[in-house]
Amino acid sequence: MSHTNRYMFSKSCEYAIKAMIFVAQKSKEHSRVGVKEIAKGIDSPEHFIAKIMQELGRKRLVQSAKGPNGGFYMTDKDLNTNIADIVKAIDGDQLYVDCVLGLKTCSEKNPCPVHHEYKEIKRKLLHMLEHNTIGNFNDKLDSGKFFLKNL
Amino acid sequence: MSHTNRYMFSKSCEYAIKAMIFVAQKSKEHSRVGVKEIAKGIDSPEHFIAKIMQELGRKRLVQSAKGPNGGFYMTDKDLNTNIADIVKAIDGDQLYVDCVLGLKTCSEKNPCPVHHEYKEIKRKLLHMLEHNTIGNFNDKLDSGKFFLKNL
DNA sequence: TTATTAAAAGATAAACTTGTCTTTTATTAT
DNA sequence: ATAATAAAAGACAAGTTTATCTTTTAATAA
Repeated sequence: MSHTNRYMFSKSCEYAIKAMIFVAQKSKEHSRVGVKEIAKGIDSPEHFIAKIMQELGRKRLVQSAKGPNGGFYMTDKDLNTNIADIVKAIDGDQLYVDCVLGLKTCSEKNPCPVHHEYKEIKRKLLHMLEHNTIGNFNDKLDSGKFFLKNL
Repeated sequence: MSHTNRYMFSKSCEYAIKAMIFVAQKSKEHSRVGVKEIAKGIDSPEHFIAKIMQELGRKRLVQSAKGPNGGFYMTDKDLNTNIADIVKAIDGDQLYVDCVLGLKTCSEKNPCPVHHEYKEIKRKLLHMLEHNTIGNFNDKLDSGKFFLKNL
């Protein structure tokens, strides 16, 4: 046993968030980004991030174009996407909606022992995720004070 | 695609927390609980919770005795175990220690774009998990205002 | 129209988590 | 001592997530 490797988001979701930020950065200069470039840029397996980008495309969080000079890009509207949207698209929203103990019956009327306290955490987590948009990150990263890659 | 099934804790961890609470309840009456009873009580697969109880036993979060009248039980000291301890034993502490984007290099000096805000969430989450001990739950459940089982 | 480019889609495999079943070990009661 | 009980340990199988590779579709440029 002894797994010890549980993070807040799935690997797919981590990649998705990083990729969205990466594409946003490139979109500023009106250039499209291919999966190879994304994979290099965020340090992810190439074919795996390709699948994730497909999913994000289907869910309309990112735009794509085939053929020469094709690739992924974002419109100004896409920059309003927040992290909660991305998480919802990839991991679902159980994290900040459902019972932390996985109880289907847990509710205000029928609370599990941590229900009320976890409700507060969920609220703050959701607020944090919603309040950070992909557009915000552009500014943050541009400032040079924030980083994205595993060096 | 479309998995959408990511919770805060792993299934193993959810079971572990519920089982710990369940054993604590029974330990009050100085009775030991077998895996069958635990499995029924918390609505989990029998052989799977057996494995988890073994791990919790190895990590000394719960006591066990073999043979007739054997089973799992808790000492008064064990009742001071908090949820963070259980999560740490089963899922590890990445959730409230590491970078939410999985960046190994993320730190105060080299922060990812959500580092500072997530730090706050982590702090609150950890506080919540540490401040809820198994002993507390006894009282909560006894009050009849809180529930544990999927009905 | 044809060749080239790049995403979309599909198929497959490795790794990990979850779940089941069997055997072994230790303890208690007779 | 022996039988019965229950956890510990081990082996295995199903399900899910992560990762890789190949084929198809769509778009552009020549």
